[in-house]
Amino acid sequence: MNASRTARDRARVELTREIKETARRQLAVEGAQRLSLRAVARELGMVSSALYRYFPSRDDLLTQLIIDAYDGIGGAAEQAAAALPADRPQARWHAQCTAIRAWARANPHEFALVYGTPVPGYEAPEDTVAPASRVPIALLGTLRDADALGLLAGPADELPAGLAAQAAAITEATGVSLPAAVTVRAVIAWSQLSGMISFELFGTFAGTLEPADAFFEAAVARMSDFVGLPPAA
Amino acid sequence: MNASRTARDRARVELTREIKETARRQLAVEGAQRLSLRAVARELGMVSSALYRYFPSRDDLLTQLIIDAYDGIGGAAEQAAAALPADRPQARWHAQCTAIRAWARANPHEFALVYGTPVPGYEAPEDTVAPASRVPIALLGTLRDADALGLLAGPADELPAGLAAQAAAITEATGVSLPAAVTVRAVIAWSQLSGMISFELFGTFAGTLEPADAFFEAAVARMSDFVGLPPAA
DNA sequence: CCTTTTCGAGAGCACCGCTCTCGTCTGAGA
DNA sequence: TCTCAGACGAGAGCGGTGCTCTCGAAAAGG
Repeated sequence: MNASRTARDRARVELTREIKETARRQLAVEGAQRLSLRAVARELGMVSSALYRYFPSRDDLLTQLIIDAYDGIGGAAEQAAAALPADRPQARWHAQCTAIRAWARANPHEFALVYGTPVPGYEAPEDTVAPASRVPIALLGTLRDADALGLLAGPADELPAGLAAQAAAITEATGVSLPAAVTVRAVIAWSQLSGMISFELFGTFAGTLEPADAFFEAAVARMSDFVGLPPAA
Repeated sequence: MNASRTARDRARVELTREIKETARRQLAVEGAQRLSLRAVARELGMVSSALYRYFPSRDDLLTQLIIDAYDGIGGAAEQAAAALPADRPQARWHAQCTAIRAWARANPHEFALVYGTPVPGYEAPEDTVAPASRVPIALLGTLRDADALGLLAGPADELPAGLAAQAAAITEATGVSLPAAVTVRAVIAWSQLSGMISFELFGTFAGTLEPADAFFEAAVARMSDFVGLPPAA
């Protein structure tokens, strides 16, 4: 029952890993669009058809990279939060947003893979749902911890019934319990964060907000207020 | 000096238009990634090499479609604003945001073309800058008109010098004069809008905020407050 | 009328994802 | 220990892509 019993098994695991790593390197350099199975095979000294013993299609290989990207950016957000105490929620919020942006800037093509235009024929398999949730859960978690400590100024937004129900569904799906109005504002902030990073990475700010550091700092501070966190100590 | 003197000239203009139109139709159906010169040529009953008499490359054809997309979404924002009086800035803001989202939902691939992942080797030519500015200028214009009527509660955000300078540069580039803090908040709202629409179109909300109408309404209202507009009459 | 320019067609190059076949080699059961 | 099914890599090939080059026809302009 060993994880790698025979030589063949070990070789298979090893090669699968190498293929993924080579693909990730090519993705980082060229972008998802130009990621080519043949090029990966060439770099590994094999013929392209041999790759199909390990990944049934290019989309499948891409799915693996998407999962890795979600885990990467989600892990960055989680680590940033864990490095700070729960009673400093504003600092946590700031650290998370900064870590997410830093990860995106360090891995722009991976960011584009998960938050940019989806690949045309591609449909997200079930396996991507959990990794994809890590970032929003991390953000919501910071707010929940702040709320538990009485550090969250809950906004008094009136929500229509439908939206309140959707917020409750999010609470259920994420397991992070928050007032509906806070959940909605948190999702707004999350999409703001993603939009801002997209603008920065995809060149929408070209010629105006470059570098975007000061703008990003300001936006994070505003969003921190927006979701009801207390000002920085 | 007539615009179309000879038969050849007329045919050229006509064919150029037809190629663009066919390409736009394919883009709408298949997405930019799958837009194929050969397929366009096939649909027009010509051979692929003949297209190169009209567009030097696929990227050039794509650039034309990008400009059209910018004009389409920018025009939608402008028309929505023009349909309402300047003394109802909140209604204008709401109408603009709604029009932008509606356009994006009606033309998802075009939206992805301009606000999604950029094409790898692609570099935005100068001709795209002006059309690309129409949306932010329309949004800023609503705030400027409100400000001129004394209807804007200017936020008292403290901005670092560098960011204030960038905001001033935006004012200069767009020709829309606003306090720096408002400009910054407007750009935050703009990126929020784009991020939210991306989430909706690209499937990030799948299974939670679908349909996103109520959420969108709430977000637009929050952003309206955020940029300093008075509540709806 | 004759020359220059423009145009469409066709062949071709290098690439792509993917499929199929065919020897080879491995490893598990008899 | 031997055998045979299954896993494997190589290779050829299919249909597709963007793009280049050449060639003959047609139009425009002198």
